[in-house]
Amino acid sequence: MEINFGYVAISMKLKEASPNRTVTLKNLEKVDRSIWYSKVESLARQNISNIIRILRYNKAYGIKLYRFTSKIIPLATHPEFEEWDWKNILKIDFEELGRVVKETGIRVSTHPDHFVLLNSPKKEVLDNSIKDLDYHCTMFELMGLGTEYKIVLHIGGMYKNKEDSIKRFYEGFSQLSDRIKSRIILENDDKLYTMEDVLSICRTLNIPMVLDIHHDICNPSSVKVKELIVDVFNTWKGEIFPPKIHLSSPKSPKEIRSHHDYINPDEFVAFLEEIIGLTGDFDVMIEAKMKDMALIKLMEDMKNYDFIKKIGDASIEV
DNA sequence: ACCTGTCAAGTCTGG
DNA sequence: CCAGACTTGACAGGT
Repeated sequence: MEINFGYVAISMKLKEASPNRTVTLKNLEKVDRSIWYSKVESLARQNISNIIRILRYNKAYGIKLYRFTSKIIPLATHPEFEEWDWKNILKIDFEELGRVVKETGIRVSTHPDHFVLLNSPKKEVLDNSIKDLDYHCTMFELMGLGTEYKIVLHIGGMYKNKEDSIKRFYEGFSQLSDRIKSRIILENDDKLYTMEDVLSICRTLNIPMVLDIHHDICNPSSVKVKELIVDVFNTWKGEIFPPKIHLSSPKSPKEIRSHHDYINPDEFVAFLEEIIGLTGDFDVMIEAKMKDMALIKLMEDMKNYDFIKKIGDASIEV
């Protein structure tokens, strides 16, 4: 069984390579309006070219997964920038980025921020969420990447009634265009919607589920991971890429929900021991403050466990 | 060179 | 009902 690893957004090894450079409206308001567009355009270009550097670096280090930041284009979905035609202005840049994605063979994804909520009772929040999803989807399309490149979402808020909120999630989802629907995959969260909840929704909608094993510890399902992992991975049937899980460790016993700088190898190995023999290949997205450094350290730490057959730069065989 | 406050967003809690 | 916490990284401005 082969497992490939990746990390989120920022490389701690590469210097001057932020994929996240931004500007706020408050600061733009201090300068003349005539330079607003050139300012955000310049930052977006820097972000895209830094992402290209990151992808090439990932390839060189054998890192096969990478999550884009949601802030590639500053203020892309801000009402003040509705007139700004970033799709055409940055077309060439995204085409180049897409070529590098294909050339490096890295499985890229996005994870919209926590204000993207398909089950909000507020129409405005839903409308803004759809705009944000359109932005993410459009970037993939400009890169020329097929629907196997996914957008990971949570179910959303609870709003005092889980049943109603899940119903509203279905309603929100049904309002999405097919091009967006075909990229959405869902993840269990650390407070509200458990592995079981999300699995049930994914089965109903016939879309893949990302299992976050740390979230399942914070917000446990009534059934153990071992009992459901096969069903979770079955939601990926027919997909081009293998199932994906998220891996992180708690910052401390008191701050269990916060991410640690690194990954606790004991916890991950315990998970592997539980599911060994039940699944085929899968991918692991590491969510740790030290990003790629955490990944590299985990690979190093894994060398102390005998049952792992082979350890690569960012992959293992069990 | 470092530190603090601000920004952007929506939900939820506590008073 | 409203203020603050939560989350995350970048950045502005002050020391």
